[in-house]
Amino acid sequence: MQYWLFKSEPSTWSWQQQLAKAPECEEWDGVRNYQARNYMRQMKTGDRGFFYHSQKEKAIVGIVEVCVEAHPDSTTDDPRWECVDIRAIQSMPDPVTLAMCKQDPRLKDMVLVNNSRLSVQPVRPDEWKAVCELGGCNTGY
DNA sequence: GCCAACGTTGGC
DNA sequence: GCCAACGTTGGC
Repeated sequence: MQYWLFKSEPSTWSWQQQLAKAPECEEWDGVRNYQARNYMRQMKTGDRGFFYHSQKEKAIVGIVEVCVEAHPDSTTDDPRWECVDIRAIQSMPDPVTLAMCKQDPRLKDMVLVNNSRLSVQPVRPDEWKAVCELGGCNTGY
């Protein structure tokens, strides 16, 4: 199983909206970046991901699960763009802020810390564990 | 609100 | 195929 990170502007699509949909799946659509798309193509059903709020909050606020693997993005006719479907699993008891990630030596290689613009990112198992610990979430891995 | 980083576009 | 110009994103 692989771990990922999904980034969203809360004003566009928030964790609260994702959570309200659970346990239903929701398309993670609108991605128009090749790198992010390629990561989504690698995703398998059951993979886990962090849900990150960019802009004002800058924090990992929840955990999601991939429930439908890559398929055409319904928000465009352009065949280049694909997306996966994800569902909310649980909220982070204590949201893990970007500042906390930057401060933790275990997370110094995290993509979020080094390339904040990539909207879909891989997360290493050790990074996943460290973030879960920071977030007070022991069932996330 | 500013600016740095990054990706994309288009002229050559 | 290179690179300058431009647009977008997101942290500060």
